[in-house]
Amino acid sequence: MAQKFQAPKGVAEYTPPDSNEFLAVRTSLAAAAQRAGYSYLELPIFEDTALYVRGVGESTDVVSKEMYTFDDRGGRSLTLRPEGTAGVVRSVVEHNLDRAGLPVKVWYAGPFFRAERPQQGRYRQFNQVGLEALGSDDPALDAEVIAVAAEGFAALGLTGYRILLNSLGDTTSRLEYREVLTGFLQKLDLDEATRLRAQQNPLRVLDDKRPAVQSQLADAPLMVDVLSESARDHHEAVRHYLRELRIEWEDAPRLVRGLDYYTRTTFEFVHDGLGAQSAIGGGGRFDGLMAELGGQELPGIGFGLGVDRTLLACRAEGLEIGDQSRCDVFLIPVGEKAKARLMSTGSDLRARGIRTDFAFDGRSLKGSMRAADRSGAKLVAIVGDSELDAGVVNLKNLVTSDQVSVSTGDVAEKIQEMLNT
RNA sequence: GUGGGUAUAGCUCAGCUGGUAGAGCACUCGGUUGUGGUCCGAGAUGUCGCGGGUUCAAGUCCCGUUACUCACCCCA
Repeated sequence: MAQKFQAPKGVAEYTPPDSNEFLAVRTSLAAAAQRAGYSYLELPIFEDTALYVRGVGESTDVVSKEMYTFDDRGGRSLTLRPEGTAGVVRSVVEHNLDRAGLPVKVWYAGPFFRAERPQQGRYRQFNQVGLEALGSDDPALDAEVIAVAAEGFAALGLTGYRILLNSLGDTTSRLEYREVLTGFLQKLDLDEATRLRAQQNPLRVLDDKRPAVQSQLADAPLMVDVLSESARDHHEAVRHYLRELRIEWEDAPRLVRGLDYYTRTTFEFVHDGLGAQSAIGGGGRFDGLMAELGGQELPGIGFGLGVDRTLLACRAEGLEIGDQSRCDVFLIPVGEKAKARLMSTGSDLRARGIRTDFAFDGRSLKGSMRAADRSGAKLVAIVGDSELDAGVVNLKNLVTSDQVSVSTGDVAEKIQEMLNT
């Protein structure tokens, strides 16, 4: 026996029938973006490594230890994309998309890669649907972005999630806060790794789940207390619009995000049915990123929604999503002549957009009927010698078990009619 | 990178203190010479993750290893 292969460690892989659910989730999340006037952006799956080092931030865990980086044959350092925003901004700047009307609103979907130890809801290749809006400071846009994510989840029937909202402040208030927080953290009893993190990226220490760390953070200074006036006004306005949209959220003054580019509004959608990796989506503003990547100084906001985790959340809520049938009509020939006839019927049906499958291999009628049943088809078309002689096709409704004979010329029309009722 | 758990049929799992493998589901065929989903009958499928050790004998005990999985760090 030749060697069998396994998929690489930690990749999210979906096979039938689960793949239907996956598609349904991705489609639903993407549809929400499209309904809000975002245009599709098809992006490369690898980029110049330096793009992420500059854009996401050298000190972030994502860049410092989770990237799939390799040299191509020309000696260029490339990295499988670990997130979507840097690539979107790179593309917008490169193609001058910001020279048209602002804001630029785009969405994307596809796989992302991080070299982490896999666990439930955390994969080395995972899938996101994301969107970004560049070139607007309007707090109503922040609220819209959050609303679009909520609509995507709602369309799936998902209800058991919470929206966490925070402001990380603008560039100046963030620097100020960083100093205050660093001063506070220095006085704590922390292990060496955390102490190092407190120096490099103090905000993220707030995120630590370990009780030994959390207990010491009870009195930590909060960003909201040192927001600049404009950042505070912006944050208030976002909350105002969310109320207008009747979107419920929780203020989460400790919410920080692992990517350096976030400023002002940040949010996360968390679901409690998932285990430890509870974020099904998140995002926020990134006011400095466009300029950092060589573009004009435009603010931006966006989100990334985890398709894999959203699917887990749907399952946790017992939602039935996706079409479990793989075809509408199943064609069963009895005999060689009938086979040729039915194949062309199948072609007609497919041309009408009707999903059609066929009983191959000359199996018994009983076996073919079982295959039809499993396919999820609503209708079966049966043709044998007697039907050929009579110039008819037998159509059986698998749901009601009713069977009718229709003349060969009217089959496609009739099937379309029956499926529409 | 650190810690815990698991590994037996396609899937979910059973296998007591060691005696060379089983159930349910699924699959194929038949009961119905041309009609599915229910029912009944029959059949196929395993180097018991891999390597070594102890033993007359290992799915079972010991060691190693790999994979999977859950959790931490972090994030979608």
